[in-house]
Amino acid sequence: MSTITDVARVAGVSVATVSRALRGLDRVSPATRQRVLEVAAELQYVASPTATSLASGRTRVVAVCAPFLSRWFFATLVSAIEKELRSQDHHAILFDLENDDYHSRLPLTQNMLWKRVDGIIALDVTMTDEEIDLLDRLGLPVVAIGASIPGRPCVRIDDSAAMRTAVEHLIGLGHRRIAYIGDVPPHVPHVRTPRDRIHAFTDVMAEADLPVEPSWVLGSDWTAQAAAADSAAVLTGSPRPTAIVAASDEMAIGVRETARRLGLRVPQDVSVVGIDDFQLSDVLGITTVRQDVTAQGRAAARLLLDRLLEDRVCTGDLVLPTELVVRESTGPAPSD
Amino acid sequence: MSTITDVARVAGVSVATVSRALRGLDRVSPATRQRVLEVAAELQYVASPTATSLASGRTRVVAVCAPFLSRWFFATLVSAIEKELRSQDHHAILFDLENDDYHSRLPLTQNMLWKRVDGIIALDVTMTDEEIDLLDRLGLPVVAIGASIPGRPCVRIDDSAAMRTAVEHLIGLGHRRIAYIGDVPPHVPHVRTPRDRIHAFTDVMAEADLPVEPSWVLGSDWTAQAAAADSAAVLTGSPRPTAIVAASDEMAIGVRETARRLGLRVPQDVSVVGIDDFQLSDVLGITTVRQDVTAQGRAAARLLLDRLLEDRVCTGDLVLPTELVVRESTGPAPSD
DNA sequence: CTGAAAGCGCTTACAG
DNA sequence: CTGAAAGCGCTTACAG
Repeated sequence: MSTITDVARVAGVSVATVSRALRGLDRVSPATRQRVLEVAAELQYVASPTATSLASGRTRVVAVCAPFLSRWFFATLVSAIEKELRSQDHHAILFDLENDDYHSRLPLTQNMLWKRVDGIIALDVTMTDEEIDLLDRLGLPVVAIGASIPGRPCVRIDDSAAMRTAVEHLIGLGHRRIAYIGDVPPHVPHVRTPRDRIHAFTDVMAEADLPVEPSWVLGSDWTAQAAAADSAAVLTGSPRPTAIVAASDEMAIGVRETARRLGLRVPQDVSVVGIDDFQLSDVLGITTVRQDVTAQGRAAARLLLDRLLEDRVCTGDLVLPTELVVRESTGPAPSD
Repeated sequence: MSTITDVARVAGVSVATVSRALRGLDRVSPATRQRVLEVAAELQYVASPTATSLASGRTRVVAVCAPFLSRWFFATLVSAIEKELRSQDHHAILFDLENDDYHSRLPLTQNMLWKRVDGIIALDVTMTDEEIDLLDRLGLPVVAIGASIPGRPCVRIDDSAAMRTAVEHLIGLGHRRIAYIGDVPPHVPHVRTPRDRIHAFTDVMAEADLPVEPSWVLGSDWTAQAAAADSAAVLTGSPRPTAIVAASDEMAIGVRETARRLGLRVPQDVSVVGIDDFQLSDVLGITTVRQDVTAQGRAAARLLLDRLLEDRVCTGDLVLPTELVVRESTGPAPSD
């Protein structure tokens, strides 16, 4: 493959001129530029990104960090981010911070980032103090999605509002005995979203003068599997809740499946609502509060690119709207 | 941040010595190495990957290319690949080749690859002749997953065998009127898997002397949504199939949902089987032929690393086993 | 065992 | 408008 020197030689100009012509800088005569462009095309010249990076100090690469990669929410974000970055000639390098268990994750290190990326998009990763220090030292711009990072812009939804919408939907249907699944132990690192959602749940219940039965507030690792298993006790108990709100659609799906398996009709016997509008929520008829995950990924990438390309810095959060989507999994509360 | 020159100066040696010491090459005295290590740690020195790449010609970055990124199969592969690569100090850069429609994808270009990556892992991408030329010209090692690429190693399952297993399971349960969903138009670029699966279906049916009703062979874009919609006609027709085999679990889920919505019991009235063991297949009780997607991703990454690190070249395909997992969505054929 | 020097392939002031 | 030269921060023969 040819280098800039080859192009310069064939075009009969200096490498400096080739560099300027190819990057569209001014102070190159139209004729020269034309000639350089032709030669470059002919030689199938593509600048070495590695050499460009060393000389310019910019890699045009962005680190995308997430506590998991294979889950729908994160995979959807990654896909959106990658496309947006590429549209501006940037690339995404991946860091799956998943550890052996749900309750911890791998730390970000200087090795991952230093001179390797121009910036970071953090998908729902709550940073430790050491990590924040590192980011400061490296001077890397960061955009967060979901969990916010002190002093950095964050793209997210209003988790409280989303949960309010879900619970108020149930209350509006006449439900009074409502269970909750999706509580998370206090030491879990990715916490804002779970916490906001459960707080909104208890707030709305209190405002409506409805009791929150402690044994009806279930922990979970936020998988459909765990939700299916954990909800069985509540669904077989007596009295039984007439509705269950799940902090995510995947959990809602697990709960609905368990309900059916126990012979309960959804929604006639028990209503189930989630949050997300997960990939399968529409076919499965899950009532949910939709968030636009692709839009969040795109927005975060754009925020970072604005910073990188035009040094336009955004502070504060970008909060995207959510929307109630009523499907078959919720209905009027059964009369006792 | 400090450079190799800083470390050399503080340690009182040349940069060449620092380079050797840090990379664990021999011909460095233990005392010197020790001293260099200490200084490097003290200065928090991390070598610039960009400079290392330019000098060494190796980027330690691998391109992971896929026609979609947000679907479970691909996201699971990406996660497994990223972890395996990182365990060997390599990184994954992502290329989501998704286009506006299911039937085409973005092409691989020299711009994406040249001097940017050391190798490529292609997730179910059927290469065009131009792309194969490009890969030859660039001399980049490639490992495929799913769809194979002429002359390159490929990690996959035996799609025919997997489908045979699924269909034979149904036949063993006494089903004779069996429909199929997951056929793909001939011009779709990612084709081997769909084609192998449907051929296996018709083969097994023929061997069992069972008719394949053309109107019971349904096309699909392999989403649960499309499967849910497309299967309605077959499920409301008369006669009705007693079983439907879906080329993927996501389609099976869509079919099962439509069946239930139409008032059919699964599996008493109609059995549904898929292939994959998708993330939600266990909670939803979908009988399936399981493939280990994580193992495939890991194996592909390892194959590529073997090639990159030890120039150990593998030719031919690595075929991983599949396994029937019987759950609630299949049962004995109803007596007419 | 260690160092001086060339080289990787670009970009970027600085002259002209 | 164009070129010569320094520099980005490493690695790698080559001497010694």
